[in-house]
Amino acid sequence: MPPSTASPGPAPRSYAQLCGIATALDVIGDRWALLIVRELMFGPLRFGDMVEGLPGIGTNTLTVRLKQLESAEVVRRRLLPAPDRATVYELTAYGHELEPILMALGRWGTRSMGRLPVELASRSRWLVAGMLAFHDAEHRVATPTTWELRLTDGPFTVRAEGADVSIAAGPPDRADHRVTVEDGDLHLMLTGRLTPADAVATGASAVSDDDALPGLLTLFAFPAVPAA
Amino acid sequence: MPPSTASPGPAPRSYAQLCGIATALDVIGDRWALLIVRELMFGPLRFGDMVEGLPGIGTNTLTVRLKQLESAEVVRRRLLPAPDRATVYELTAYGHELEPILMALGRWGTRSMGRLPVELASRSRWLVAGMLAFHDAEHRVATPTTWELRLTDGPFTVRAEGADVSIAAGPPDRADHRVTVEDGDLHLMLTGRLTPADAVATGASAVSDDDALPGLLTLFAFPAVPAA
DNA sequence: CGGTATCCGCAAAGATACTG
DNA sequence: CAGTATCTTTGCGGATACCG
Repeated sequence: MPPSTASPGPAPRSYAQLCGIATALDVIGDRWALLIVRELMFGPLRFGDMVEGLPGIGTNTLTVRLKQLESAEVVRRRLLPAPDRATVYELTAYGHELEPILMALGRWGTRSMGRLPVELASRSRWLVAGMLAFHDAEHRVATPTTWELRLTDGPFTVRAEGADVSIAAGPPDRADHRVTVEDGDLHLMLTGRLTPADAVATGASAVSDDDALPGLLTLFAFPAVPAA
Repeated sequence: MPPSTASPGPAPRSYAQLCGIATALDVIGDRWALLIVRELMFGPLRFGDMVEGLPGIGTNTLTVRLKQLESAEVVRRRLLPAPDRATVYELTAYGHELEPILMALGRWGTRSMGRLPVELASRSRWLVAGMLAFHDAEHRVATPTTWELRLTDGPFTVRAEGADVSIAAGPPDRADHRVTVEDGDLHLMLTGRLTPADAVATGASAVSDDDALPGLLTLFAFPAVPAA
């Protein structure tokens, strides 16, 4: 038995390599860590919301991960101001810098989705992350446009300006268009397996105007889904 | 993306989420998996070389990971042809698509390297990965140029053409310049803490000609290292 | 040498009950 | 609601033994 290093507790497991990739994995390589970042991508969340968005995580594990990410300055814990007085978690600037990496990982992983087990959890936030990942950089809107997108788990704000698209959780202050649709039907439309016209005709989607849904869909270029 | 192997035994742990990011993490989220991809980035390796490049991994863990990555079509196992008859592991096309993600992760993680423990392992391949990650996209070479870069663990081939830089393990067939230097001294030069002139003057680096080292260094733009 | 298999010990993660 | 405490289970690292 080696001379017991009388330090406070065991050192957290590290690859201990002089390498940026290994260091990154020391920070966000543990199970659930990157999914926590994904959850926070569209805005601050409370502990309970995160449990909701990370099916299968134990509350103890979430507590530990949040502490680690906080001490690595990826996540910040903040107390909401006046009436709510709730505590929320949000990404720091450093944490936000993971977003393009997450989007690229999501595009890469999409091609392995055929292997997934049959029973899959689904959340509106994940679909929205996919939309950002497959946003069509070639497509430009003539004038800045805002959509209120009401999905299964709640409203999102989609804003297009030039070739840029941003999405945030919650409704916009003012929207040019509004679209209401279940996650699954939106996914069908994004992947070309359901036309906007059919979605509206069958009542799968409710829209504020006829341009709302086609205009929204043209912002994104999802890969074709191979026939099952 | 092969036909899902409906094998017996307990299903491997999966996030089971309808989300590209979670799916990606199902594939490359386990401990050591992305570092295996990093190791293979510069060419095929044998089992023993990988153990060498992944200090701390257990051989059993490496065996399991390689099998998982192989069945996910990230890594391919191949038998070397004629005289060697050794088996090597290499990235598939799908695996190679992780490289830009790895590079971005490496840049991101570099800023957390201050937190690392004192005793750090170091390998030439990791330094070379950092060079690729911080390759200066603004810099263009007038004519295609090849360097033989002899580092601590062996020779690498650096090739610049236009604004592109590629690096592979092993010596080039024909080199315009040759640089011999220990990893640590090259890192000092890349981060602006040692001048090429000093390195050559002190014998820390041996070069084929006076343009070799300056020309090589201008290809890369490492972030400044804050004074310790 | 290039793996694979097995056993052991520890640390991380899952499940769940409980508390401020 | 926001965690903490406790218990169980799984995964990983280390050593070693074995096989082509």
